[in-house]
Amino acid sequence: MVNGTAPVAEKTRHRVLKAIEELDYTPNVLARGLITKRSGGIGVIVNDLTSPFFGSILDGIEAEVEAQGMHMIVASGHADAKRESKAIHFLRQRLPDAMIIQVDGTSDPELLELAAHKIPTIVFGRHITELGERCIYLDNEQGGFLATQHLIDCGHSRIGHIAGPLTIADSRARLQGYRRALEGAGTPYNRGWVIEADYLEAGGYRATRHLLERTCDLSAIFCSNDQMAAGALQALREAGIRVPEDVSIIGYDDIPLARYLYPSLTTIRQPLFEMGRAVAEIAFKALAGKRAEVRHKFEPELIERESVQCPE
Amino acid sequence: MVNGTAPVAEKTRHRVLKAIEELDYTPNVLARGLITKRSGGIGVIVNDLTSPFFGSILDGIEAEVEAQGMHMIVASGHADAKRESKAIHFLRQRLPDAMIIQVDGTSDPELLELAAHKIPTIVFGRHITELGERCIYLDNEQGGFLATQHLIDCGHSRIGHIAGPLTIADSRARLQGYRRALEGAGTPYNRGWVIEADYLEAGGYRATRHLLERTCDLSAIFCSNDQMAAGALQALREAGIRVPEDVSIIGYDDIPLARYLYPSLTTIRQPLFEMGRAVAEIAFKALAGKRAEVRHKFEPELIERESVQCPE
DNA sequence: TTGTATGCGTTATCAG
DNA sequence: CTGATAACGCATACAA
Repeated sequence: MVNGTAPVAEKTRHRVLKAIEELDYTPNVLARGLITKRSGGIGVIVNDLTSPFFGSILDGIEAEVEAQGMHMIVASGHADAKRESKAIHFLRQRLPDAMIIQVDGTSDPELLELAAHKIPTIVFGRHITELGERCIYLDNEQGGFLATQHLIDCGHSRIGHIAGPLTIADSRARLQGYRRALEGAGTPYNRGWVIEADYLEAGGYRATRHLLERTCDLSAIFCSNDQMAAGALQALREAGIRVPEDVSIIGYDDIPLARYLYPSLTTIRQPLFEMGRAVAEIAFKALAGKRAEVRHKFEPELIERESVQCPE
Repeated sequence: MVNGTAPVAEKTRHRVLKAIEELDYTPNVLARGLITKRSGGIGVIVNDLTSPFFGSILDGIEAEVEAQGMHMIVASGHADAKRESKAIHFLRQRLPDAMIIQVDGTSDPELLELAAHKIPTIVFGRHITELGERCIYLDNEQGGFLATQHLIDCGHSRIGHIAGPLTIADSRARLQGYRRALEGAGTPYNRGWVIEADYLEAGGYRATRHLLERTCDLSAIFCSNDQMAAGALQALREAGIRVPEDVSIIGYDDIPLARYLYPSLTTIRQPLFEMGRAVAEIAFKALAGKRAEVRHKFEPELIERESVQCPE
């Protein structure tokens, strides 16, 4: 009756409502969930809660979830298979109405199996054909290509790349896009121009210093995210190398701070917030047994600022 | 028996374990929670999941929680009384083993009432005397003082302040520290030197422009967080004002990106990660009925980098 | 040592 | 339209 299941007479209705008020009674979610197999929350798992990258995504998801009067419970998986698995099971046990999961250590088949259960499961940041509309992702290969091609269009040819951890699919895709652009321009892939780092500022800083030791003829560097680009900027500054006069830098993500770096960072924008909203919308529609009318594949976009210019 | 409650014969033990394996049986947390009033999770609520500030805190909490083999479920309250209350109740309903809450819209008495229930509740970022050891906080007034005093020690006297939203206690405390330092130096408080913003980069940028329109004789600005300082740096740069030669800037928080700004940001460090760890430790000890041997009041610390120098 | 009954707080079902 | 009762999946206490 509290949930409008049964039709009630006005009189009894009032009596009950009054009693509820007096005892400030709160329905026990656990007991209720035992029957309905529902908890009224959306489970969300992402690699890490700290970075501005996932921050924007969570923001988008939260906006939509809150608009629906629901809540999200989030956990982090740290791109590690074991931790992801624990986090996923922890969340599943709480019977969320739907799950949104962004992981890197978990394989496609495992994800497929998860999605096969009753709880609607949406995958963020991966394209799994069998999942159809239940995933949302961005073309990172194209993003890497876009970034590198922009440098090429500006007249650069000796272009380095600071990659993210190559255990992460996004990192590999961006690297792949970098190679495609380079090869399209007739520049063979040069191993010495590429270095792997960790998506953190300090990592980008160290990687840049290593790159500088290895070779000093680079005229541009494509960093696989903005945080590493911030580190690169700093390393170049300390080395007395001017950006963008001597070396151009391009980042990836367009985090809020990107435009406040010096020089302001040219970068590849991913519509993280919008993607967060969209994935939540898919979840809610799936919950209602409907298909969501949203985009599933998003396109990266070049944001031109001041850290790139023609060589010389 | 699964939880080691009863002594069992080896034989049956094996039989059960095998069955568990075969049916890949997972205990139903809800049914179990119905009895034990426990869920194996730590509920965490913070203002917002996006900012690097709360990111560091969550990182610290997570480190400790994970070390204990538990999980955390986090929700955000956005410094808004209504949203905070909803988030808190949402989490409480799930019967977390303990709760860590950082809020701004909720009053001390309300918090006290929450803490009076069975679920151990620890308050982050506020000093509530009645809660005793159940809270952990930092002296923001002292931090504001430290920042301003550093500028004064460098020889500045015309010092502006970009405050955070004054609805937030931390913002008010930092402003208070600013006033104390100024008055200690014999400089009367000047309303025109202070402006309220929103803790975001863009807000700091706009605030700085307003400040510049109002008066052009400021030789230093104390920003209530690093993100606003980043905006200030950009606004000054665009106005052709050199930092630190013409105007000194000091921030607050020491977010990871602070040292990668240009010029690298002098700021007030708060041991956010350590505080996160500590608050989680208090929670676990409270769970075990013990007191935690940790610090409850943390001290802000000046981090000198390049954005401050003597005037002239 | 093992099996069995009872209760946790709901929702759902089925007579009344 | 109402009231009583079973069932959800587990822990606990007690009897076998």
